Amino acid sequence: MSDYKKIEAKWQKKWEDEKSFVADNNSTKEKYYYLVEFPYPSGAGLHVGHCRSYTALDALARKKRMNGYNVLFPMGWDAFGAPAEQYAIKNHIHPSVAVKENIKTFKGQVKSLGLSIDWTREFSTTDPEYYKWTQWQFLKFFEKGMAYKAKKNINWCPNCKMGLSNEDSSGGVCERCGHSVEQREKEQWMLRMSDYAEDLIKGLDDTDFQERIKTAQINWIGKSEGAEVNFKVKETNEDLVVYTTRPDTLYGVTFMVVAPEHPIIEKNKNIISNMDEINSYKDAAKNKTEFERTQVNKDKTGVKIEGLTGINPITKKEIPIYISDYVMMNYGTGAIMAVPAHDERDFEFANKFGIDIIPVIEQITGTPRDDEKKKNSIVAVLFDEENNKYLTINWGNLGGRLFVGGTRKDNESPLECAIREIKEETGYTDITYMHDIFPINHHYYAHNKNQAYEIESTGLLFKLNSNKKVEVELDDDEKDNFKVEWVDKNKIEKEVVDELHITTFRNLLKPTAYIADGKMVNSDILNGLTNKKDSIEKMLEYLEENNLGKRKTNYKLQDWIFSRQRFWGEPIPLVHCKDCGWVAVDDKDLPVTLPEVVNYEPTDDGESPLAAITDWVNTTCPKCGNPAKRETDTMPNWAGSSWYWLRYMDAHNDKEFASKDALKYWGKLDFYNGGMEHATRHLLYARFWNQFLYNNGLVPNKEPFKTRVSHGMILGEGGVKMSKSLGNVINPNDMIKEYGADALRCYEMFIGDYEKEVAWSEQGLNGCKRFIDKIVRIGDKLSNDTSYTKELESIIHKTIKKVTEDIDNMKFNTAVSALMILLNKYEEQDKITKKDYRTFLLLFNPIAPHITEELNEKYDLGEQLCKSSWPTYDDEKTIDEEKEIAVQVNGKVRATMKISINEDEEEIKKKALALENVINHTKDKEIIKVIVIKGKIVNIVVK
RNA sequence: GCCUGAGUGGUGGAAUUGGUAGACGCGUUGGACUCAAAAUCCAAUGGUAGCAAUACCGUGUCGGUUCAAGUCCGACCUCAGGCACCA
Repeated sequence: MSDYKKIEAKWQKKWEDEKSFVADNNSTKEKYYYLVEFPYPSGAGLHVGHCRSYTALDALARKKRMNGYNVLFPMGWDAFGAPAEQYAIKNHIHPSVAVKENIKTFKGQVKSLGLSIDWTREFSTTDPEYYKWTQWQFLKFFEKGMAYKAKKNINWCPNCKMGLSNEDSSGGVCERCGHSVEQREKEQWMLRMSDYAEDLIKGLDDTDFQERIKTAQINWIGKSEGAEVNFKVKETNEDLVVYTTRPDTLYGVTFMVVAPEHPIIEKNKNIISNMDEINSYKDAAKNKTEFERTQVNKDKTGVKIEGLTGINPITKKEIPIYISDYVMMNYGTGAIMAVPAHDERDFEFANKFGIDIIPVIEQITGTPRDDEKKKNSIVAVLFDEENNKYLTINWGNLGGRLFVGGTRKDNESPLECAIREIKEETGYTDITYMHDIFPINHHYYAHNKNQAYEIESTGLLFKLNSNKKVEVELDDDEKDNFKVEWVDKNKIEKEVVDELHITTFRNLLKPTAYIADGKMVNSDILNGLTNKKDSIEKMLEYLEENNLGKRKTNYKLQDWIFSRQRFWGEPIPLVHCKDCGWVAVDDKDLPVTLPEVVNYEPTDDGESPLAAITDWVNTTCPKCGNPAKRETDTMPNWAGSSWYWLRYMDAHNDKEFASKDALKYWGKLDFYNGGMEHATRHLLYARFWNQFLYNNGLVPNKEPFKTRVSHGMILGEGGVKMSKSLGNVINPNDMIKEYGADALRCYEMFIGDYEKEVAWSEQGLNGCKRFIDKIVRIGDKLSNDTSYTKELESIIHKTIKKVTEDIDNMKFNTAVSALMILLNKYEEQDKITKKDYRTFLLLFNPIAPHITEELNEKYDLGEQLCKSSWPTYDDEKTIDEEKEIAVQVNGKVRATMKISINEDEEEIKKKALALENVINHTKDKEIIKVIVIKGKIVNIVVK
């Protein structure tokens, strides 16, 4: 509707002219700082997904202003990095030109939404005035020894011709283009982010991030507490240190594994007798990508190192050493002690290579009691392959369905015992032993004997060969006690409830390592302990006392690879001098700007395009003045976004990245919205960067963000992802043209739970336009009254309360719904007052700012809404005098009735029992009790 | 495999934290207005049976706690996201 277009343009201009949303750095009001992650101004333009979070934060910001806060709600552009560069290469435009164009389009689109952004603080990360300070801050890292250059095996995308961080190459494919990633060795600038691992975990306590974001970060940092244990190599007497989180299982170590790259191999190549075999394994491992190597479901491979023998420091036992690629050189010490009984991977490896498995933890079932008698016993499962059934004994009331079980006689092995019991109880004799499982420590109480037992039970699996049977000799009364039955797996899972028997059955079918708590066995000093924590603690103390190892915490978080061999990034402001090494560019010479070049495409050899520009590369050493060369790598695109929220506080300061006063006044970012995909990357980098600045006295807060929220994605109609190839991409511009910005905003807020993904529906959008049309039409009903219409007073107060709370809690969908309900009530009236109408417009203003301002002005209802105060409500007026409540009989609703607020319980009871349909359901029955929950429900219990 | 979430009509989604399940919107059906269409307005709309009053069933599945369960507990299934040979 062109009317709406005109209205929108009018108000957008007015806000700009009147500087309505320019934040004041010198205000005495309380501050509040909202931010949406700044966008890449890509050529594709604005997406309806952008509109969702922009509108949401805009609504919050607008409401907060009406609540009397000094609100900062800025926006800028994250225009460095691969996306902008790829776009530029594709369209054969210089990145800086392309970026300028894209920003213009993008900004126009964003503006048409009518956001209350303070555009005076706008900047792009590609502005030299901005990246001057990115470079300046990088030099602080460099100064403090936090940046270093290292040869790194990096993830290389041959398609983008670019090195990628681990974060950018998860799953073994390039985040950007989907091409699979190769390994390449490169000298790279690194930031010591791993030094901050602990602080990054601890700092989360000072934030209000959603739990899912906190967990994602904690997982990513990957803290694990354990120990380094000094194993010895028998032949050379050197230490082979391993890292383990389970020192409690040390007695169960039956072999060791080192990573293929482990230096012990090269060091001892003269005494290792199978170096050829080992070298070819190493080569094979090297050629595998990180992704292939870290595939979980891959078969275990490895080679035994002939000529080196490990010695367990606790048991002094000699054990073999293997190399295998399931051990990583870059984590822990690159060597592990293997405990196949209690680690899945070691279990798999041991089974494949035929290595001993020694259990040191017994699974416990049942409940331990005092004064237990000890017994050894077996549980035998007999499998009939032909019919896919298992042999069970149905004891009926005496114990339900069980397998064959029994107590071992003196000197009887578990196998002998099992064969005997099967024969005695069921008669089957033609059976073959398959395998057994680790003993289980079971506790039970025999009521008939009035005695508690602790048994060590071995589970054994047999296969039935034929139905050959011997006669079972049973007493008459025994015969009636149980039935021998063949049943299938489903029935067993349902009917076998005895913990020992069902656990045995499951373990027999799927033998695995046992990793949970249990009773320590075969472990000398630990024997008898039943708690993992205690066992670990005891072993740690022992190791430390005897100098055999020490406590150690490890993190998965690696240092941040900070170089890119690309053109379109902030140049790393360092110079390499033959005599002085790496030297920082003087502050006065910042920014180091990008040269004007013709060819900005990346090179095949992986060098930055900058390296070819000799004029730019050749410079003088800032320290000694001799000829020197500039670093030609640039920063990753994460750099510019690692501190940008600080710049908004004082966006055009050319003396500092932001003044101390501004940093202090705006403080922490109160409310930060961004995609879930940035929960572990951008958000960690930004927190790390900020913590570093804080530790060096450059910012006043250690944690930069208070609250972090993520919006759900908007999918195409039908719930599929919007994509160009499917042709279901919705262009917000078209929607604004057709339905108006307010309708689009309203719909995106009404569409569903803000945090969940949701399917787009144009009909839904149309519904919101109808709602707005209705608001306009209802202006005809305006009377000159200046107080609330009496009939509407209660619902207006309720709606103010609801909308206030809902917007504060980001429950925009129910806020809009409450306004729809209120409008429906207005429609039922012949006339509504100016106050009725203005209150409605105020409440709807954060979501639909243009039309509400227009109507407010048209009917001369008062001051501009964005300059007015948020409406208040009277709690007393939100309480109903009369209420309809349900009357249940035995929990089923049989009638409803109206009660007034002060009616007492007896009266309500009486009224309820007199209701016709209640009588129908209570007559001929005894009324046991009547439950009255005031103002809610009556439930009559009858028999 | 582990860690988060989440499963409610034809559909997007509500449900005061244990108290009338399906608010509000969309769609659908019928009606009004109109020469007609659009727009607008009115009515109905979880399923089954019934003219109706009403009854039974119904929030992924199975079980439990409770006067009362979408909501709490236990087991499982499915989907989405994150992590993943990290010792």
